[in-house]
Amino acid sequence: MATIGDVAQAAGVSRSTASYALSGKRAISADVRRRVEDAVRQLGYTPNAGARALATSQTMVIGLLAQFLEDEFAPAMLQYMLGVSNTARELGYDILLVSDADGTRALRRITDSRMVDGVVLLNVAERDERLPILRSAAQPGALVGLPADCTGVDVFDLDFEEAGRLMVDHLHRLGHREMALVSQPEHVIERGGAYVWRLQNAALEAARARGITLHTVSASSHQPDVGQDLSALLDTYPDVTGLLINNEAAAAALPTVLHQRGLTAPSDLSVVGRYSDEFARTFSLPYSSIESAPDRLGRMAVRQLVRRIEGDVAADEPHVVRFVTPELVDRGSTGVPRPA
Amino acid sequence: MATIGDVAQAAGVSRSTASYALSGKRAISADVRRRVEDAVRQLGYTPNAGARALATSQTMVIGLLAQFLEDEFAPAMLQYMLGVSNTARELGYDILLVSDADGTRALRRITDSRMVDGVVLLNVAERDERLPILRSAAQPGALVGLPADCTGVDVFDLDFEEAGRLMVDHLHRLGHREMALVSQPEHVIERGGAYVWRLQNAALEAARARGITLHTVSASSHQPDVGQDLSALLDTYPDVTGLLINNEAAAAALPTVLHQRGLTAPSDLSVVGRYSDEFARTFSLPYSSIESAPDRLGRMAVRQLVRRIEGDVAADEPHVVRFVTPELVDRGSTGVPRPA
DNA sequence: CGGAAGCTGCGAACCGGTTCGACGTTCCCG
DNA sequence: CGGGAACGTCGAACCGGTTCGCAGCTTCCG
Repeated sequence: MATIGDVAQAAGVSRSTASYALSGKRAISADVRRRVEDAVRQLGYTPNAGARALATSQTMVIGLLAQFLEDEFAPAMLQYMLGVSNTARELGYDILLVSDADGTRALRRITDSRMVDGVVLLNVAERDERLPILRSAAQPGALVGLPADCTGVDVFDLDFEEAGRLMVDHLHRLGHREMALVSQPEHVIERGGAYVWRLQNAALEAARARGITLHTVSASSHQPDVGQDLSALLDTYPDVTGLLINNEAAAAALPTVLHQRGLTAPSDLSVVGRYSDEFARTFSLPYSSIESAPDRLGRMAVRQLVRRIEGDVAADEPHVVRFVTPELVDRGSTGVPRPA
Repeated sequence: MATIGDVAQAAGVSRSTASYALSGKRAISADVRRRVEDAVRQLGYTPNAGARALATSQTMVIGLLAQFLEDEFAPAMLQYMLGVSNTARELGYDILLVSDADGTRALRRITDSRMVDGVVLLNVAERDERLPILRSAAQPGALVGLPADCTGVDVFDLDFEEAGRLMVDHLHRLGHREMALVSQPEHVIERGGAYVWRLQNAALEAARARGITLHTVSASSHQPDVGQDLSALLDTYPDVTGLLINNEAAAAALPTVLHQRGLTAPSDLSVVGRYSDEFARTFSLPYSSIESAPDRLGRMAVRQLVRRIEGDVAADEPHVVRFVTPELVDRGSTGVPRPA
């Protein structure tokens, strides 16, 4: 493999001159520059990433911490990963994918060893164990998901409160007076999935303000349990005319459940979910939904992270906490409630 | 950040001694070793990955090339990625995730710059453009998927021929005499998804040998087209009693289609798919299927790749082409055919 | 015509590890 | 008691880049 020394030799200049000719950080005569570039082409020279990282303390790699937890719905996570990965490449960065179950140790490893210039954390919990480590790291970090303490990191998330209100308002406006919200499993909430109760509390609040009934249940994130949970819900609350789904697995399982019971949306039941359009297409979900915008969130996180890495933002510039405003994508699964 | 020089100083030894004490590559007195280890702990020393890579020409990183193509079913790909990622970590390697649309340039970039010690290619096509580049790279490569030319790389794939035969045999044994095989979109086949016709040809051959009828159709990999394709299939071949599905999107869409037509498996129609158990659970697919074993394939690929990286296998040891024997997971969606 | 300024290019140092050869001790054995 | 081997440690070189300071050569101006 050719080194910059080989290039310099072929071009008849010193190593430093070759380096400057390629980086453009100093004035170089047109003649020399051409000779260096020719040598590069001829030798097929590519800089050694390790050597460059050592010299510049920049790896041009971003760490992506994605936890695939037992009760997590994996395909939903993939959307975020791709948003992050694609944006990173556009900005010249590669992605070090960390899917370790033990995110804390992995995070420490990649930051301490300086394998990465910055880190994106997905699936951030209310009190995420990875956060203290990230704060003590030398590299900046961006989160997708809202933790209790946002100091020292840039945070991006969907506005789940607004999402909850939007769901309730939408059905209320159509005339629904009794609905049910399907949340994630208890376990996800206990682990710190704050977005679950952020949406739920706002939805309950909106329901109360409008004087309508909102039942809340949490459903499993696995088959076949989630199907049974949904069935049980419909048995328990037979008067419910509107279903709000904040659980990807439940959304994916719902078509079958409705089918089995001979129900159709929206004539028998109005349904609103919370997932991305991409997700809806992949799972052929015919329900209107709050767009969760994973690609956009991933993109925002990387953009801001790279700004910090490259020092485009003053070190003391306050960290941002930015919420994406939810939008309802109408897929025709909501309508006026069935007559009582 | 502490360097090995700091550690050496704190322990009162030279840099080289500190290095040997930590690597164990030379005998070191117990006293010195203890002092070095104490210093490491006290200073929180972690070796700099770039420096180590430069010195050892080993990065302990494996490149993972995953193409998310337009007409590819993303969740299926995720399974392979996780199999690769988890196995790599177990063996001490990190994963550089490359999801560039232009896999060839990306592959050249990460190999030439020596960011990775080896590469795993997913979703390998019949004549994969990335292969020539991989062969000319200094690092070894492992593939998941069977290309036309396997020289210079280790190859792992499901035995799709056997899978095709297994599907046909299974239904034949139950008494089915007319079936249909749903394949990937034409486009995927043209692009070189050889596994599609590997399965199809073997299935046709088996059908011919047993004197039964097998219709073949290719279906879209997107909603809502795939649903229509499936419907059209059932209209065109009303006497079909068995359905073989070699298309993840079609499998995911089938429950809804059957429901809409008021059909139930296996009483109206026997169905056999080809996807992983994990996939079946995620999408709540109730159909028996040929296990595609993505985690196992990813694991095998990484294992072999690491063996080559670490020189456990002689450089001239022939490359392997290994097929996983397909197994049918019974989910009760097949039975005797309905009366004509 | 002399000196300052502006271009270009070079040499050396540095980033933070690993590894080879050499050196001084200690120990064992003849 | 002397010599060689084994052991433990050190210094220096090296991996392949980047960057700083400096020097030679022009050019320009007074």
